[in-house]
Amino acid sequence: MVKTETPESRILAGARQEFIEHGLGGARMQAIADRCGVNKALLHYYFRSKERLYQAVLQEIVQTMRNAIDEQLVTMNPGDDIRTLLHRFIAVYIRTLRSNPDFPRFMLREMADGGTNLSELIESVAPMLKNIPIEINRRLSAGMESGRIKRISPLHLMLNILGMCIFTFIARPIVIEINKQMPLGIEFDAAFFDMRIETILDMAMHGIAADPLSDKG
Amino acid sequence: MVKTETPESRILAGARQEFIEHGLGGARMQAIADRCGVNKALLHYYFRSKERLYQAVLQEIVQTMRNAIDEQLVTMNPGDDIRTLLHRFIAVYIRTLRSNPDFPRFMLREMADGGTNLSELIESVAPMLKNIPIEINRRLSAGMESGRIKRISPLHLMLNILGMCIFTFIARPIVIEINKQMPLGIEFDAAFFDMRIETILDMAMHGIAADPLSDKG
DNA sequence: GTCTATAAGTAGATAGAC
DNA sequence: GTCTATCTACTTATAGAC
Repeated sequence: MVKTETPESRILAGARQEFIEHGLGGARMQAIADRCGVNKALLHYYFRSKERLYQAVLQEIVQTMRNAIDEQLVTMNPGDDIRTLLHRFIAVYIRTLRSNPDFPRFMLREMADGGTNLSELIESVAPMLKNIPIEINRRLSAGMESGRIKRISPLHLMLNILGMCIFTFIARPIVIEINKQMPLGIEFDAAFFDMRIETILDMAMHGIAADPLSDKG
Repeated sequence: MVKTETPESRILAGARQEFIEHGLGGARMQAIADRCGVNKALLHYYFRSKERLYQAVLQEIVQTMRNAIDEQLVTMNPGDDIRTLLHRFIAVYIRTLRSNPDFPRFMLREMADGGTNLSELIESVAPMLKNIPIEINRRLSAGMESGRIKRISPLHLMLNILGMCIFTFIARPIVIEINKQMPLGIEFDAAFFDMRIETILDMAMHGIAADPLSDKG
């Protein structure tokens, strides 16, 4: 297919940007039309209404996210140990979100709006939220039996790991704002995200290891 | 003061709810009026415009947050060790956000909207974002010198700790949604938040301790 | 201070020419 | 398929009675 610049695709691209920046309620059909240099009436010709256009954008993002996850998950091996599993889990999260920066913003907005479409978004990342944690929990249980892993609530562990991963992207505008108020020289480049993966993995592994340390310090 | 139910306060309360649920753009003046059982025109009588009403709500929330933080910070002692400092930092975050659940939602929405008022919100939590991290960094540096604490980027450590704390509240609607799709029996009660503080502190402490462990496993 | 009625403006959506 | 012009509904804001 040589003709990738169909009116539909241009409209979808413009709509995605507008919806990201202003949300469903705040987005303006006129603004979307202006972004892609077409007439406002054409938006209604291709997509019946604003609501349907939003749904189309959402579907596209969900599909992209799902594909990215599936692509990463084939590298999972049932025989992997807990460290390898956690490393993959964290890397999938960081890399996928990094490649799809629209996704966190849509999630944020949907959550702030009360999450009418939240259910659909969650289903799109369900493989990450279910299959992998199940595998991780299996290793955790085995490790707890043998005493090499401390007793820890899987829910809290998941909240901790997901929090460290996702907050990386949520904090982006905050960190940029802080950088303005007191410069720290922070760059959101490849090295930063690789370091993020290593740091999170390291903290998670030490957090679950059975306790050979003194707690006083 | 016996009369706490002034029209202003009732309008502010109703407006806060409406703005939380629908954001500045999505909120409706009529809906705010209905919430507090007053006439729509009265909103403009007390607060000149929708924009000013929103600013008033934001100011109120920022002030509440600032007071809550200041109240907690007086318990900080310059002589405290790193563990005590981290514990206070985490506890302040969890407890303050728990007592002010409106704050995370406003933060979420402001971030999603690109953060026009983000600067103001960040300034309101500046004491937590500056003073305490400075103290923590001082202890970290000392610990690294003596070899009891591993070399770790303070930025990444802060992202990890803040992520674990804040994600607790961000994930709330997600966890509730997941609980519907596959019941896990999760309750956001006092015990849960206390456990959260302990888990996060434990993971942070083990994450920064110098490495006496084998990484294989 | 609080209400009713209405003005002024803007949004999404459509009709119809080309 | 793409445009211009317009309709209808809704929203903020105000004027003015009480």
